[in-house]
Amino acid sequence: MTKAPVRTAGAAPKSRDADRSQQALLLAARDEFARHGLAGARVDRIAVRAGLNKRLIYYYFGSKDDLFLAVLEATYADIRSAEQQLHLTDMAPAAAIRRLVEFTWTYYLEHPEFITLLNSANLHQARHLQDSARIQQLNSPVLQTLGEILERGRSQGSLRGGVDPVQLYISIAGLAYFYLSNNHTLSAIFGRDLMAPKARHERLSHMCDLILGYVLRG
Amino acid sequence: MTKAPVRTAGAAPKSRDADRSQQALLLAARDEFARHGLAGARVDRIAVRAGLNKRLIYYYFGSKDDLFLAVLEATYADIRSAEQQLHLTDMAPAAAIRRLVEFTWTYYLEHPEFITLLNSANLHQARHLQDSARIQQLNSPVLQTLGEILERGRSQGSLRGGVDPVQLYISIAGLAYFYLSNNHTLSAIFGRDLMAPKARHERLSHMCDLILGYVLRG
DNA sequence: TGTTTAATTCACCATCTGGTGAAATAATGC
DNA sequence: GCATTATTTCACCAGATGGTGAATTAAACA
Repeated sequence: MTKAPVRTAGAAPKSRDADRSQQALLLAARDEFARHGLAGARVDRIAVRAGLNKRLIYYYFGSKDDLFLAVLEATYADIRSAEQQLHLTDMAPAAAIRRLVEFTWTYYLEHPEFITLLNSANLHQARHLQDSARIQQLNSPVLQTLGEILERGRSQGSLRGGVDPVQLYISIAGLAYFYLSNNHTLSAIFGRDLMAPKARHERLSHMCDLILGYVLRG
Repeated sequence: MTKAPVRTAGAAPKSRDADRSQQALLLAARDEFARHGLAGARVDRIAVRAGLNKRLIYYYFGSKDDLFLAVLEATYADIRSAEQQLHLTDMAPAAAIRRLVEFTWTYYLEHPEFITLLNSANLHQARHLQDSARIQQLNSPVLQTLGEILERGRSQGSLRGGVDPVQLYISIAGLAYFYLSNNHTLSAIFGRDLMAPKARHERLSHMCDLILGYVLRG
């Protein structure tokens, strides 16, 4: 009717922005990989969901595998960034550890894609990560913090000594991760909805009891 | 030279046995699914590895998905069977729980396929299990045993009260499972080989400390 | 405004993939 | 030994899949 564009009816001029496109692809890819795993993910679906041409995936990332690595790196960067806002150093040792347990639980709960992406990476023996220089740098800073907390607690007598920060970190992560990652099979086998609000609260409570009961000096 | 068979040189008469064929397919499928996940698994590879014709998969199991379910069922049956040989009821409460931790760790360690298969099942939200009547029956008998142990320990004063057997079971499993399932990413990030013999012993030791420190009456 | 460059679209493909109909062959029962 | 049935082989396919060369268009630059 009016001064319509020359191209096909309704099609906007479509501005160009490399960063925006890459980000859109990364986001769509994260979702697709999280939902279907690496092998189950479809490159075409990622492009469609990002609203972009499939060719751009290869233009920006190189291959499906490289895209997966980019997603992994971004995912790790996200959780590291969240961890750093915890300021555990400012807190009393026991409180800091409780806080870490709560954070871990909440983060996994709010980021289910984190879990499935890690599972995919591990299914492929993390071969994507070994090449990545970016990941090596992300060597969880929270780990050093945890070490300091344990040492501080030990020296002031509130926490037991001889606790390996790596083991403790893995335990805290594992207690939350396994429950959420295997929620479906566990719920099916126990005939009990583990994601019901009440069940979730009980889980967090149990995790705190377990971890604190261990680190606190008898 | 001598009385060779009529068919192509070197080919044996090839006896027929439905059970043997099914078992061979199941075994090859377990390996393939464990290695590559559900989507990454290749039906053709399964047939080749079983030394059988691909058509038999569809003849005996119906579809790739149905084969996956059959593998899952067999896998669960295996671990349940192993659990039942533990005889935890005969032991003192604390010893029984330690034994359960050790068993869980050792079983996952010796059956890495169990972990990746469960991960695949959960990626697909365990939709395979929901239909399966066979799985529902396998509702871990060890869970009831664990409940009895906890109650016995509580009444005789050696264990603390108020422990939910389901939470505890999930925690024990999670502590072992996560370490082994995510071994690759964890090792890469911590720059530390978590599968080295020493590291494995330390893990089991840590798990026992954690769980027993919790259940034992302070 | 014209030109160069970066971002995007388009058409296309070789290969793979789960799945199948029908024929062939071994075992089983008579 | 013959017929029936269960097991296995064979040839084949439609649709999907990751990936690519070349043309096109918008932005940046001169």
